[in-house]
Amino acid sequence: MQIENKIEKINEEEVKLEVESIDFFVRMMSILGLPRSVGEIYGVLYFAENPLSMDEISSRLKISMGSTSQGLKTLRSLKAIRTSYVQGDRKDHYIAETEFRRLFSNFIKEDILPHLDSAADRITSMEKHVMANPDMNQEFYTTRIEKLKRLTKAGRKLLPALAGLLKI
Amino acid sequence: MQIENKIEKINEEEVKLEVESIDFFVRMMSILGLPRSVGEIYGVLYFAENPLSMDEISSRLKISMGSTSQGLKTLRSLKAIRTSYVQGDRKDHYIAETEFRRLFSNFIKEDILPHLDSAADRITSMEKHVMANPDMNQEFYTTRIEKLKRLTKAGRKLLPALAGLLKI
DNA sequence: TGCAATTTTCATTTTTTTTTGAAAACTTTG
DNA sequence: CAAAGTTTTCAAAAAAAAATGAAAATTGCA
Repeated sequence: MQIENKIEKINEEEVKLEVESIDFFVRMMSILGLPRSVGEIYGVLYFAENPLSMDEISSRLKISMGSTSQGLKTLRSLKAIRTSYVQGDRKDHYIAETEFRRLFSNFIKEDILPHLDSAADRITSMEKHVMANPDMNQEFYTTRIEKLKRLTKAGRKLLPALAGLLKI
Repeated sequence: MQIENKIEKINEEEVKLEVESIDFFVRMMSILGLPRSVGEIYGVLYFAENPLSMDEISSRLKISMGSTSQGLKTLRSLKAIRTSYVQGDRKDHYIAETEFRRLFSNFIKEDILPHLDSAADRITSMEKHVMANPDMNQEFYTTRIEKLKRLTKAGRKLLPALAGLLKI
């Protein structure tokens, strides 16, 4: 086999692998409620042997620079990627962070816990409404409110611990 | 205070509580990626002292019967609500299931695990692409694929166990 | 410092998701 | 078993989310 053919063959398989990777991460990210483009970008970076610049990513995926920039921003804030300096190129270059444990932990901290905080406020004002009227069926309502408290408390404890259990 | 005024006062607080409840569950369900109407319906049922019929739900929320029917279907499939027979009324009536543990467990089984199954298939075909060409940088690629395997394996174990940890 | 390259922002467009509403399909009971 | 009541379905409309692309901002180098 000629050298050129060999290289062609490698690239062919690498492209197929990249497609699978993109597909994989698009699904995974969509479980977490993240947009398609975020999954696509991470999918490309995950099997990239070298750091990629924004326009390499955007042209491989055929998505706009705007989307790419947004997606990279999201991934950066989750610490799912990091930048890497490439000599002689003034563009930023990106590498996938492959420790899923940290990725999860950041996702929970950033995208889930804030909701639980606002949930706590809501529960407080539910209690006020029940207390404001002693003629209401106190037992029924306080029992239900207690359940919500336990739920959010458990969530707040359990979810951050979850990342720690991920032995990845 | 007159009896009527007393009743009015109770209703006033109950309505406020209901509003908080709806808001609470709309947020919670949206974390799980469920549509607004599903959260609203569950929010109404959670603090309802008596079983409610579909049209009571739909008129309290001012949403269409179509949405209500769809939302109830979703909640039923998650076993987040159950029907209850009400004497002398031919409509179906609904009650909120308040064991969040089971609700979660069903959500994971129904909405998460299927994704992990298809992820496993995808990993299998990634492996084929790498093996198909021994000239690729085997170490790099197999390491990354191993990580994905561990991730999905951990997810498949951890997530169902998660519901068990919820002492609610 | 000034200029070209690169990245970000954001109003607009496109796509996707959710809701509506009316027709179809059930169900109960007189 | 028919007719009224109830629920479901699903095409179309509305709303929400995401992507585009061009202008603005930032950056790094000569």
